[in-house]
Amino acid sequence: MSDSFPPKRGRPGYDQRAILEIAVGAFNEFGYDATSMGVLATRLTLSKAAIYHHFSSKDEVLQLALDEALNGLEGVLLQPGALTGSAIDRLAHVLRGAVHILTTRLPYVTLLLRVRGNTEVERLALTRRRAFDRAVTSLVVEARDEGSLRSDIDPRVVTRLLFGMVNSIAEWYRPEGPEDAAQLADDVLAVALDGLRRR
Amino acid sequence: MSDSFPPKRGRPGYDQRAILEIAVGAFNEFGYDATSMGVLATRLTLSKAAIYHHFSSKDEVLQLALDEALNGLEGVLLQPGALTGSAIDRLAHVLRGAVHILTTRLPYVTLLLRVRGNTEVERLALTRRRAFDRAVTSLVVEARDEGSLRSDIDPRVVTRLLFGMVNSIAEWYRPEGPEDAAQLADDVLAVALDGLRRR
DNA sequence: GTCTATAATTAGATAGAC
DNA sequence: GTCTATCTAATTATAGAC
Repeated sequence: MSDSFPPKRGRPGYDQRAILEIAVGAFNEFGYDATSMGVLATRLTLSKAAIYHHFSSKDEVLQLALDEALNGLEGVLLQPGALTGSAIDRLAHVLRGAVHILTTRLPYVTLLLRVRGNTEVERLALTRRRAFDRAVTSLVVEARDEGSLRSDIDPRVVTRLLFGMVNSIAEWYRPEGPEDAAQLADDVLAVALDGLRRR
Repeated sequence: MSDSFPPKRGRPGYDQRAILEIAVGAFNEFGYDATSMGVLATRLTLSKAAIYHHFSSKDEVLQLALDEALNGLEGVLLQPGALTGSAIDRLAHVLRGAVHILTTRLPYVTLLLRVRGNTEVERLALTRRRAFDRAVTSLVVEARDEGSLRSDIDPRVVTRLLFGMVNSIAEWYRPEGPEDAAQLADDVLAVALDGLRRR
């Protein structure tokens, strides 16, 4: 930390990361398209031009935000728990990991889940997201083949319903709230694997 | 049908309903905010001004579309199957009904699920949607109290995970596709009530 | 029911000073 | 790192003719 202060001359100011965080918050509140660089500047108590000092375009702000979410999800697939053991255990690990990324990088994943593919940046993000989905579908197929999962429902439908549950967490989970993230992951797995009916 | 032809003078043209359908399709493809009246006019092979003959504003187009979805969902709560019988049966009826509305009014419900509350029209729609959610939460609580559902998971979390599964159907269900809508409702109930694990 | 033309506003982005 | 001022293009919406 020999030269940690030189950039601290004059006004404090923002770095790229700090702007990204506030921008993603606004994108999630109003929607990416409905969030103009003008209101973004107002939120930052900054001029529009100052934002362009940190990002080359509105598109690039979105790009970096989506990377944050996708890198996290793809990372889960590379963890040891996702690579070794029975298929049902690997599937459970990935679902828990997805819930973990969702809750720890909530604004970024929320943004990712709302992307529709309007621009090249959005289409690339959708491609990476679909690849993640396919990896999980493979795990569902494996778990069914090893006899761990029921075989009367199409694996793609199963995967989609699983992600439906997991991804919907982004709509209502709040870090300050009563729900513990690990408990939430347990609940998702309990409902998904054993169902809601009392036995 | 004594006077069904007088409006058919001159060019065929659109009525409000036909424009609404195409508009909702565009809103879902690009997002409401990203869909300008200009591209809407292009889709309709119509001028922008012609659209304003049928709707007073872009906002009103959204309003009518959201009503279509909300009226359908609220209607499910009024059906006999939602009002009589055990709580678990009423809950199952409402979930099936929600899947039915989702699949039969797919574009309208899809649009509803993406509304964020930017305008007064959107906020009113969110209020009605939350009221529907609360009604289902009540059914979950009743079903738990009558001993039909497990009691170790918070009813609000249960409701949200249920809606997570149901609503996610809008992301991938296509009427032309292989999935039958009634079969799909069965699958949702099977996963939700009995779980995925093989017994 | 639709058109062309246009008003009024706002969008994303840049220039150049400090 | 931030500012004011400004550009160009696109936006929602309207006026008035056919």
